Amino acid sequence: MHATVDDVAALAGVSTATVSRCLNAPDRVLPATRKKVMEAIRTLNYSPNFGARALASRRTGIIGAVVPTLENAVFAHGIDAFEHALPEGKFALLVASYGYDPQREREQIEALVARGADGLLLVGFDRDPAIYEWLAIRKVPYVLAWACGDAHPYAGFDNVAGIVAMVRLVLDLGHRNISMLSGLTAGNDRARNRLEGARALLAEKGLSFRGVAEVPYGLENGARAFAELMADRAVTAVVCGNDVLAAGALRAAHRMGLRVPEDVTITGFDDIDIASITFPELTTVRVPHKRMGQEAATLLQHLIDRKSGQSILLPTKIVARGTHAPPPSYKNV
Amino acid sequence: MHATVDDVAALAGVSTATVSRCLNAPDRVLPATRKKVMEAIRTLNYSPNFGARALASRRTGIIGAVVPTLENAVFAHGIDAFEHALPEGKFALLVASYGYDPQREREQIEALVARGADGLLLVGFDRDPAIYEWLAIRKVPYVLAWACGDAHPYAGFDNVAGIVAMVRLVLDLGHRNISMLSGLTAGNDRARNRLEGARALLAEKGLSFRGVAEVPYGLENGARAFAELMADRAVTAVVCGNDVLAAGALRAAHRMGLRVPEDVTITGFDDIDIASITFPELTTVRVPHKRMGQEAATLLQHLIDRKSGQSILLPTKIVARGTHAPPPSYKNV
DNA sequence: TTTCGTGATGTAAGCGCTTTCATGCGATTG
DNA sequence: CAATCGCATGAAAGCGCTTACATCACGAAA
Repeated sequence: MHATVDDVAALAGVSTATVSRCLNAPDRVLPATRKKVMEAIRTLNYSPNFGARALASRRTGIIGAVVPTLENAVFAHGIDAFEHALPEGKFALLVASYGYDPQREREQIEALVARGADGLLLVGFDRDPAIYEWLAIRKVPYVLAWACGDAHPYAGFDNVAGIVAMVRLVLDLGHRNISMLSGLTAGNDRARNRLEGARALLAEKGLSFRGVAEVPYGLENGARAFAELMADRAVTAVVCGNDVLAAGALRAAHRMGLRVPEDVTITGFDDIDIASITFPELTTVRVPHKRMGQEAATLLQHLIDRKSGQSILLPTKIVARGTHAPPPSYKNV
Repeated sequence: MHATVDDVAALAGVSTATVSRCLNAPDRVLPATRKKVMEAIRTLNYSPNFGARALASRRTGIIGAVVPTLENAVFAHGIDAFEHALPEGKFALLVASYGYDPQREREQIEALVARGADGLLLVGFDRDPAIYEWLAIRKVPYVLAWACGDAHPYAGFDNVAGIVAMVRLVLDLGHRNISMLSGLTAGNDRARNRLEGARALLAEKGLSFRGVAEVPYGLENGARAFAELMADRAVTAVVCGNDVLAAGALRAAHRMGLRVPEDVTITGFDDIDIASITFPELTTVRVPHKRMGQEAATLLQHLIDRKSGQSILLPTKIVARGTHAPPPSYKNV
């Protein structure tokens, strides 16, 4: 049905090997020959068969990315940057999501590898060791993102450091009755590190959270949990595990007639778009999603090509906008 | 390096054909035989080679999606829904984005097809006819989304109807000095239909826009353009081509000291998350992104399997929230 | 002049799977 | 009881490409 190498070879008057070389290593072919071949390719409207190429070369040029969900802008942006950083034409991106379900993540990883992924981009470190072993056996290189650690190659940032900086800011403002609105921590090291990092810093100061809520990702969940957390009238600051939760909290605060930041301080994490749309704009922790996607792409390519590469730790940064202030004086004990 | 069909066949004491059947059409094999084979597969930790399978079966089980950008939540959500609706294990999703650059879109389409995509999900109708021809020659099925039309199979909605409903609402409120803040319309039928649809309705009423701004996607762009549009003091309503632009406009309004909706009405389009985070919450046009992703997946599978399928038109709906009101009385002429 | 070396090109052997067609066997039918 | 059919299975031919190895021509070195 379609032109094959043989057709091209015949038309160009060369062997199939030469045609193949023209496509994969043009400099190993005399310019004159190459020109003939390229012409034949064009007139036949030839394009190589993917399966055959993959079979023969043991490479697909496909990279898999397995993220919790694309609904979270954090991952959507990271993936977007990752894709842009992949050398055009050389690689394509297979995307799969698992809705924060570890079992499904495993299936997705296996599915992508079964589909011939040359390498994988994964989120965070937390997963069944069996998966890492399996990946090792199959010799599939991978890069972890949105976290850091030394057990595996990664391009990410330190969630603990990020939240610690934020909690320190809140403490420095004078808050002592702080609650945390965290994402679900089960099987999610990012959320867990943020929660535990904050908790550890408080402990260090001889303090602890007034309350802790752990809820699934989502605006409404954040709003609901915030309302519950604020049932404790002593609370003057709510540190949130991500911006969406914080935006939800902010909305709830408005509806409850609480002024932000006069009555209550609310902080986020990630600095996605919505952080600068809320009113007031959200004080949050900036994560270099874009840069991270790029670095992850670079690292993964190194791993695929040269089988080695340096992990990279990116810095996070406090973005102080409008949702933080000292605790209201009327709450001074 | 890895177990192959031959190994499995040998261990199970059957032929390779039987092994293949066990994997691809289990009911064409006696249960007893099947059990033996499955056991062999498990003990050998066998998994079929992707390239070989693709080569022999002329199918990859890979579906390609080519979207303008994943940074736009609209597409991220749609893709997410699309992916979820793909039968697990049977298909995987190859994602590519082109940053609204038609040339790059073409390349991405070709790249995905070259990578063996069995089908494609594309956004909108606007593209070089040569691309459609090329797709037809290659017999690659595709579904267009986020728009509708009868030239091609689609799962989408009517951008004109959506904007018309919104403009009608604004007119009904009494506004006569309306401006439009549109996304770039070049090579983007969604943006163009929204702009032209609105323009046509106004024309029908013997009116026209006070001003029209056409800017790239982005919060800041929306804010800047809004400020320019509002330099015309007569304007009482700004209809935006999408929610991000509207959110930017809203922010600009705050900064300019304009009250929304008392001083100016601002409307969006898409109803993405940010629409309900702004203050006040955005009046916008709801688009069934999730449902659309699902329907697109279903349709594309039909196209791939049975080579036929029905396009589907989904309804849009006005979501009246807090950014619309009658024009301020002090502007009555 | 002869001998190598070098680099371009050709030859042909797979890569691992799917699928068509043939085979054989037990059950059904007249 | 012979003829026929249905079904599970096997044999083997590719699918279209890459690549190790062989070959050949030509110029440099001896």
